Amino acid sequence: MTTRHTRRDVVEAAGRLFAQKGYHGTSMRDLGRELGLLGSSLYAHISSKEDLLVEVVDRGAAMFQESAERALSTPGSAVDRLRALVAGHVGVVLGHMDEVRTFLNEARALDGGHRARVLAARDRYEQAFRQVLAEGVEEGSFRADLDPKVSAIFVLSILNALDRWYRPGGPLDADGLVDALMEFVMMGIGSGSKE
Amino acid sequence: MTTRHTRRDVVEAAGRLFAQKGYHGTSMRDLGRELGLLGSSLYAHISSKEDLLVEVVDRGAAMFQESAERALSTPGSAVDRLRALVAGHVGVVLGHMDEVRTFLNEARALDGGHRARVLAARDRYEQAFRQVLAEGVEEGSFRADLDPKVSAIFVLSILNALDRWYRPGGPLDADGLVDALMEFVMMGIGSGSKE
DNA sequence: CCTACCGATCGGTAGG
DNA sequence: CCTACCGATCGGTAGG
Repeated sequence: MTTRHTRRDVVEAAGRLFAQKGYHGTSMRDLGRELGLLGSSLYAHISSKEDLLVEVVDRGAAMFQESAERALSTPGSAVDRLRALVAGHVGVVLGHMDEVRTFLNEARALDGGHRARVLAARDRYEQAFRQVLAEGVEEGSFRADLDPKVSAIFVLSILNALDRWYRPGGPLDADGLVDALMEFVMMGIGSGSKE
Repeated sequence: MTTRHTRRDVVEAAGRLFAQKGYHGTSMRDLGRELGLLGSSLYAHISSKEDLLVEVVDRGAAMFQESAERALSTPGSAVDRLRALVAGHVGVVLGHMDEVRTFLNEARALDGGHRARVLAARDRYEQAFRQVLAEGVEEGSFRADLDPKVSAIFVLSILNALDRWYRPGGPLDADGLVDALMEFVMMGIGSGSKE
């Protein structure tokens, strides 16, 4: 029984294709084919291709935002909150890879106003990391000479690259990934023999 | 005196636009406008749009390849070679940002054969990092329980994100950036007070 | 490097 | 959701 599609189906399929081939690399006819209908039929559900991108990207932004809020309200030390941020990020990436990839890579296809909103959302998210890093410095858990701004960027660089290599079902499960990330971020790779 | 353009000019301008708007987001007419001529006139210098992408991407691949080879032949400890890899990477990114961004982000627009070559080039480059990390473990400079494979990915994640945020002329110069990268990678952010 | 095109494909609409 | 389109733009060519 070939059910009819909902607007949600269309947005989801759009996320899949935008993540895979990019916004400009995806035609409305491609998207129709993905759902088993004609490109022109999509306009019964949505009003423009760019609206579709805005919606996918907004979903990605919202997920990271919620994850950060939850992590920031975690009680305990700054290390605990950093772990919560990292675990939350991993959860978002693994659970919604298409929206995440579109959010991270396709914002440049948006017009000025929408693009500015995405950049603002990314800034707020980065701010959460900066805050926790600064707390950890005061607390004594992180190195006193840390630059929270640069360190936040480095941590986020690792997190934002996850979609490029991590595949569920591989040797590393989600918990192992969080552990590996925290270990790397907290201790680095050095043996400490020269300090 | 409006000089005539060379094939190199066209490839360079293509790199600029592909990096900025993506391969599918750049039309041959866009590229012509960038150089002050018509889209159709470009075909006096090149034979197809995809050839242009292949050439830009190959340049990026070659630069990373050369940088890795130079770094691997650096005498001294594995830490010295890691620093050479990082400094070389920073040099490539700062010196050839357009090719780098196109190499990193636009490979998916290539057809199967060309895309496979790019992935192979990235693998070889990652291999250089893995090798140095493994050497450092044996040498005792890096933690004995290190997974060189995962650690190489983490280090490269930070390096490959540089083009997303680093701007020359900012508070951090190239040498300072290399120092910050090495410090983060070697020691992490933890104070070590709990180990 | 321009003029003058070509067929194909694009996002999108009217009407059912 | 399909039929039947629309004008605009796409990558690319012939000929100069």
